[in-house]
Amino acid sequence: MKSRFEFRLRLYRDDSIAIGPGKVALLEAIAQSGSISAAARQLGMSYRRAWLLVDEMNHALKSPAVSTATGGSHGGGAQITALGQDLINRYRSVEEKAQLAAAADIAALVKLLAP
Amino acid sequence: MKSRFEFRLRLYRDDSIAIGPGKVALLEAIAQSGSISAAARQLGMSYRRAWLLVDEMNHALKSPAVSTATGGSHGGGAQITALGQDLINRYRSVEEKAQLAAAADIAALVKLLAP
DNA sequence: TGCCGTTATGTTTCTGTATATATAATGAAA
DNA sequence: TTTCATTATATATACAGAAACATAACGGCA
Repeated sequence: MKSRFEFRLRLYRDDSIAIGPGKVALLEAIAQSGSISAAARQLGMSYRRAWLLVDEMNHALKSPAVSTATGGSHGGGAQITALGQDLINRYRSVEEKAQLAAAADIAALVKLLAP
Repeated sequence: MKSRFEFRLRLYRDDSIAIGPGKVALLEAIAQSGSISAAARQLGMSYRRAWLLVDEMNHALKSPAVSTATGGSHGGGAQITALGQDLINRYRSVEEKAQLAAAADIAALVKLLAP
C-alpha cells in the first residue's frame, strides 16, 4: 500500500502565485543543468511551458529567480539567482517542518482513504 | 499590503485526491446548513459542482464523509459523518501545526514576493 | 561570416473542465 | 394525493488552459 502526501503553497500579496512541487523541481533542475531547455527535457515538459513557469516566477517575485543569457557558443543558458536559491531552500524547509509537525495527522488522513 | 498563504494536501494511496480549502469549507458548510444545496448557495457554487465534490470525497474515502437523504417534507438533506468530521478536524490541525512550525519560512517567502 | 544551441515569443489546435440547462426520483407533511 | 425542496444524474455548450508548431533573435566561436 503506497501512500504519500504533498502540498502546494499559495502565496498572496496583490495577486497570488502558487509555489508547488513542479516549480521547485524546475528551479532545482535549472540550477543543476544550467539551462531552461535542459531542465525542461529532464522533467519531460516542453521548453515553452518551462519558460512560462520561469517567467511567472520572475514576475511574481520582487527580483528574478532565474537569470538568463542568450547567444554565445553554447547558445546561452540560465542560472538560479540568490533569491531563487532562497526560494528553493525555504520551500523545502516548509515542507520538512510541516511534515514533521503534522506527521500524526497526515498519517491519520491517509488512513481515511479507500484501500 | 495584504499577504497570506494557504495550502492544499494531495493524498495518495492508489490514485490521489486533493484536499484543500475548498472541499473543507464545503464540508463545514454542509455540517452547518444540513444540505448540499444550501452549502452550495452559501459558497456561491452550483449545486452540481458541490455534489460532484462530495461524490469525489465519498468515493475516495473508505467510507462516505457526507450522508444524504432524499425526499421528505424538506426534500431531504445531508449530514457530515464521523469520518467527515474527522477529515475536517485533521485538515485544520495540519493547517495550524504547519503554520506554526514553518511561520518563519513562510514569512520569508511572502517577503520575496513583488510589492 | 556562417553555424549552433539557447532564449524568447507568437499562433494555432486540441482537450479537458466548468457552466448551463434539464429532468427523474424521493418521501414526509398538509 | 398533491406539494415541495432536495438529492441525483444526463446532456450540451462555452471557455480556459495546455500542447503543438513555428520562428525570430542572440552572440561566442571556428
